[in-house]
Amino acid sequence: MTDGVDGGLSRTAGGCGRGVASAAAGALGGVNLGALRSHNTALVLDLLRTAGTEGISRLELAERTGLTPQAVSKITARLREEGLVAEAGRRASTGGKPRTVLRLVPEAGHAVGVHLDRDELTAVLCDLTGAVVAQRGTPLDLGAGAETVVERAVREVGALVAGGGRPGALLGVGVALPGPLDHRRGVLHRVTGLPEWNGFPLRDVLARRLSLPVVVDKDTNAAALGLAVGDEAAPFTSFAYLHFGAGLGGGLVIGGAVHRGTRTGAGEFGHQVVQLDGPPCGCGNRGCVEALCLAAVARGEPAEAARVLGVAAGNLVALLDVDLLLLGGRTVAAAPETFVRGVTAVLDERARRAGAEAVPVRLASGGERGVAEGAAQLLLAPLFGRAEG
Amino acid sequence: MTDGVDGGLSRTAGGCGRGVASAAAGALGGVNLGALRSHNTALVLDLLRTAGTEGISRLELAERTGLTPQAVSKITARLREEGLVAEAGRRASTGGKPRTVLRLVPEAGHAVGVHLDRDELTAVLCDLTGAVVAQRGTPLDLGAGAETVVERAVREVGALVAGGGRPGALLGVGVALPGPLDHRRGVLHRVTGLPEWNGFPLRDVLARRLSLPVVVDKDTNAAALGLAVGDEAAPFTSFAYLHFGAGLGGGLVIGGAVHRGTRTGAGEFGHQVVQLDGPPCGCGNRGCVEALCLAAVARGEPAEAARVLGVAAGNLVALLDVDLLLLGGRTVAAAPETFVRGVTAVLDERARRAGAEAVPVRLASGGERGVAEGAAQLLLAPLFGRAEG
DNA sequence: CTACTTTCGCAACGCTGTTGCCAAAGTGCA
DNA sequence: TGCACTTTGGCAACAGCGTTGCGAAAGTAG
Repeated sequence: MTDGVDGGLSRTAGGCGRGVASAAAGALGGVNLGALRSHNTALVLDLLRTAGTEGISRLELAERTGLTPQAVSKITARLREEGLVAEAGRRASTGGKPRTVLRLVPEAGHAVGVHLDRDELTAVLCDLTGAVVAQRGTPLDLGAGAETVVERAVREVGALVAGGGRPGALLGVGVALPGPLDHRRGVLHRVTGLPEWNGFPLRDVLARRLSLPVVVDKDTNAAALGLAVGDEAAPFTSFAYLHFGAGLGGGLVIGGAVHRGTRTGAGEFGHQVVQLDGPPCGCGNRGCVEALCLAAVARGEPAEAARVLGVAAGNLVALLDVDLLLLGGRTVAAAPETFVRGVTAVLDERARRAGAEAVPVRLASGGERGVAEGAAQLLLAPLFGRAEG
Repeated sequence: MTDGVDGGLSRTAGGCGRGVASAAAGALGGVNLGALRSHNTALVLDLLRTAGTEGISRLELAERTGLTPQAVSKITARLREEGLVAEAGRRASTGGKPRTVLRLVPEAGHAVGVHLDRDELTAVLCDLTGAVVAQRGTPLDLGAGAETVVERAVREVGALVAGGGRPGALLGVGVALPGPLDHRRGVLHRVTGLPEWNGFPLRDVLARRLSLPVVVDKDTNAAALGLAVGDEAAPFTSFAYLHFGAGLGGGLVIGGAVHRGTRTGAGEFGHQVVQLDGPPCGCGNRGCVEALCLAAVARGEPAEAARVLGVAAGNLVALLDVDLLLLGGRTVAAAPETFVRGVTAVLDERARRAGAEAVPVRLASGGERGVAEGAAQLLLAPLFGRAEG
């Protein structure tokens, strides 16, 4: 019952395994002392992570968390004992004893992130800070059947982990892939165009094969999580990530946490209808943004695609009142300025009419590796109190 | 510093006044023992509120919260001492000592809700359970100038409160009104069409005049909060409320809490663009749902209005993955079946194509008083741990 | 009447963050 | 060089939270 014996990492990892003593059991909401400790510890770890190599002092931690300095001292003392935190020099004095700088020990834990895309597999090994310490990639046909794909994934993850005798704990494996799925149970629905995946319990199968905790999520959600945890969206905590590659999708981050909705369906952006009775889309609807934007790109009119994307993005911003819009994906990367400017123009115009300030639009620099990194964050983020939306 | 001395209600009311000891001070996130107690107390109160007159036993409370029975006993003992909770009979025995049923004491506290609409003012006095115990209404011209409107509101609230010598504490006044505003600071932006309200610090002015805590929010948010707290949305905790009256607006509830966004702008549904380069709307955009739906209604084609509404609602459901759609407002009330069926049809079709289950569509029975009741909940809800989204 | 089940409070406990106090480690000035 | 002052941060005692062990209370079943 007590959770003090097992060393460090597993304690606050509420996302995958057993989680904290009793409070995390379901959405009950009752908070006991164990949960309180986990929460405050996660908060401190998150600030340490955000501080990066620069580090942060105990007193700053106290100010930022609202806890007393003494409470922070106790928490950091525990973390130092567990090897998650180390002292890293001291700041310049301001007339008294200089502050001791603390920093997260990156090697204290690792997580694997796997991106199963339609035509390739990317796997990364990340340390506690989210930095990639090893990477592998291989072509893959997601339609080649579950057994083949699982086999390949197991092999890649194995090779990645075997690479070096790392001291820290291996927290688990995060897997990101397209198509509707249930991230809570880790079961796939019908991955678009690949009916053989329907109902496949990917999480449990992989967890058994790897003997590691596994978390499964949509690719766009993973990408959004990666951006939320990184400093890409700073200083904002609510934003939308729009991914325009072979298709058009989105991920929502609200209050620093990914909003997945009840059925992991949230962020379904590509099939937002912006033209009543418009041209038919592959999904069966008419006038979807994805269809319109793809058509415009195919016609060689990226500016028009950007304008349409801007209209749909404007709808999203108006509906959710987020702070920021991040754009990414291959198609955007092909003409980044066109898309950022085009979307910005629509949003600016709309904000101007409403008498409000426009929401900034930025390019998500993540690149192709971003989804895999975000997948690793599915295991890392819970340590820092960024579990669910 | 200790918060044990002041009796009961003010302690957990984190939404308006000073809030709990230290944890509520900003979005710091550090949780101390006082905050933990408040949280668990609020949780218990919420379950008691939900149980209504039927009541709930200590052991059920323990099961539902995840706390131990003994912890629940301590919490309820405090609440009974403070007069918020009372014993109310006992259940049938299941072979041993029968469970004692507890219930919330409705008269232990009250809150006023004021709905400032464009042409009328509705004010209600609600008890702890949210039930209306007194009501007043008067015609009002929201464009008659700030001083006049404030004066009228003060008089109405005064008359409502003076009505009876109620024993319980008066928690404060919630005010709901249209147009963009900042609910955190209680300052209005430009209420649509009424520029003289621009920048008016309604919350502080009213709080000073009434010597009561005041909370200000958008009318649609208040309505959504009222629905979230009532049993209208049960058993779902994430839903969208679409209000189609003189205009078209929305309120979002995610995980039981109202999602307001960073600038209280979330839920802006009327000006979602669903027809690229469609007919111009008063807001300056083209092809807004509101414009299209209003035009259809004006043409005497409510079914077409329902279809368009359904398309926009489908976008919302796809984007947020909520559990439920609630429809309300005068225009809907004029042809309820047409709208519920029309919207349902669009959602069903879309869900069928996606191979998912359709989100249910219901009529929000709130009626015209719903917004005022929701406004009162702006003060009541924080007691039950339903503060922010 | 006895045995059993179930509810629920009392008392002791472990753990949390908090408070009071003091040592440590600097700066600034005489 | 030495002293006063400022600031950091640990030690110890403390109050308050939920938890555990146990027993009284209040029913049912035979």
